[in-house]
Amino acid sequence: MRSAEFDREQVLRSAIQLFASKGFANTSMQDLKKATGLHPGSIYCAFENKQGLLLRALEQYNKDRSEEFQHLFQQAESIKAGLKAYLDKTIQDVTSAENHCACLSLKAMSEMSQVNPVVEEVISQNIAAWQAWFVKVLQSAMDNGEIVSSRSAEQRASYLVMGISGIRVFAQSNNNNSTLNELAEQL
Amino acid sequence: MRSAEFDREQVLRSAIQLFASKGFANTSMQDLKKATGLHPGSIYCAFENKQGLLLRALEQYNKDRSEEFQHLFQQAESIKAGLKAYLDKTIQDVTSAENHCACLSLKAMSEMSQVNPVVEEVISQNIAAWQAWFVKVLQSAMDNGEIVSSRSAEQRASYLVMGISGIRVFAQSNNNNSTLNELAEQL
DNA sequence: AGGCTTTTTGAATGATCATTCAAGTATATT
DNA sequence: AATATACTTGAATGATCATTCAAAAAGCCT
Repeated sequence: MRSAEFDREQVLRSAIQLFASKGFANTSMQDLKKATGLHPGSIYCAFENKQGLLLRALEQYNKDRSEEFQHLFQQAESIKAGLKAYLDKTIQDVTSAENHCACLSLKAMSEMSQVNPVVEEVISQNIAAWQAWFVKVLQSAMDNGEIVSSRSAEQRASYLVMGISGIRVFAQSNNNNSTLNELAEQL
Repeated sequence: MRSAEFDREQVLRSAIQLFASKGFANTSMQDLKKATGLHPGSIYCAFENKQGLLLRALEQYNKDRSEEFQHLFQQAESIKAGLKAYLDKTIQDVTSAENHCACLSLKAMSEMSQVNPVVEEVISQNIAAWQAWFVKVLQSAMDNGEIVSSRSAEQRASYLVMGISGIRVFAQSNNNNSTLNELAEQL
């Protein structure tokens, strides 16, 4: 048996970058070949087809974001500080001139909603997982009294997910650093 | 001179529906032919090309939304009541089972950002206009004392646009009526 | 070392796409 | 009524797309 020559994570991260910036439909196999270095046949051998590659990319993306999330909150001095760091990172993500980095989950959801139920379902689960990370940290902050609120951790987490999604969308049309910071502050 | 046989607004509204639900790239000229009743040649005669049709559709969409906005606030008893009615309408929009109506501006922005600067610029202007409508009503509410706030009308309008965008995105993955209503409430 | 299995290669395939075009047709103006 | 002008028709065009495939190459196991 022969083993694959390429680094799977590296290929997936190239695909993530491409899909997140150009979208799924606007990314051709030629683009993917150029970005990953894999010939079309290899991509089909490893991921079945273009949609399969997207599904694996979404999986990898969620895994990367999860690790980033845990790391951010582990090294923060408090939950509140962690939340602030998370929002700062998001804004940095969105305003960085070279990158203009979009969230793959949100971008793909916008494209696949009402078009591709299979992918849509996977993304819904990813976003639900994202929200669950917030629930976890919020709940622990409410348990130890750092945060006092009449709303449940679930409610506050929904609001955060909504707000961060809103900021990412908002930044696409109005990429003004101070406005974005005020929005994050207000969240 | 011969005059056009079709109703321009009706054609544009069909295009709006199609572009908003399937996206631009995933909408083929055949889809457009089926939905509008116009043969490809007629579409090219009237709108130059597919992108031209999108630009006109975006124009029409903004006009329609503007009229809807003005009408909603005219018949509301107060600015606050108008805002509440607007949020209710948005949630109804997003949760209605048959329709699942997306906002063309937001959907197209997500698709065109970093891909098509011409269209991107037009959408940015549309969203800025949308925000300006909010500034106007918020400013008048702050002038007559109905709303008291330490933040400017511009800041509050940004926050509304961000929040409504966020709700629309959020609804794509979690279409739960009570959750969405809580989010709107909290805004 | 040899054979089994999988990956890699890259050209070929067929479908679908936006767009064009020439011929036909209807309306407005004179 | 005649003419000019612009719209409609729908097949044709060429490009691009995702996908397939057969041959070649390479790692793994006995």
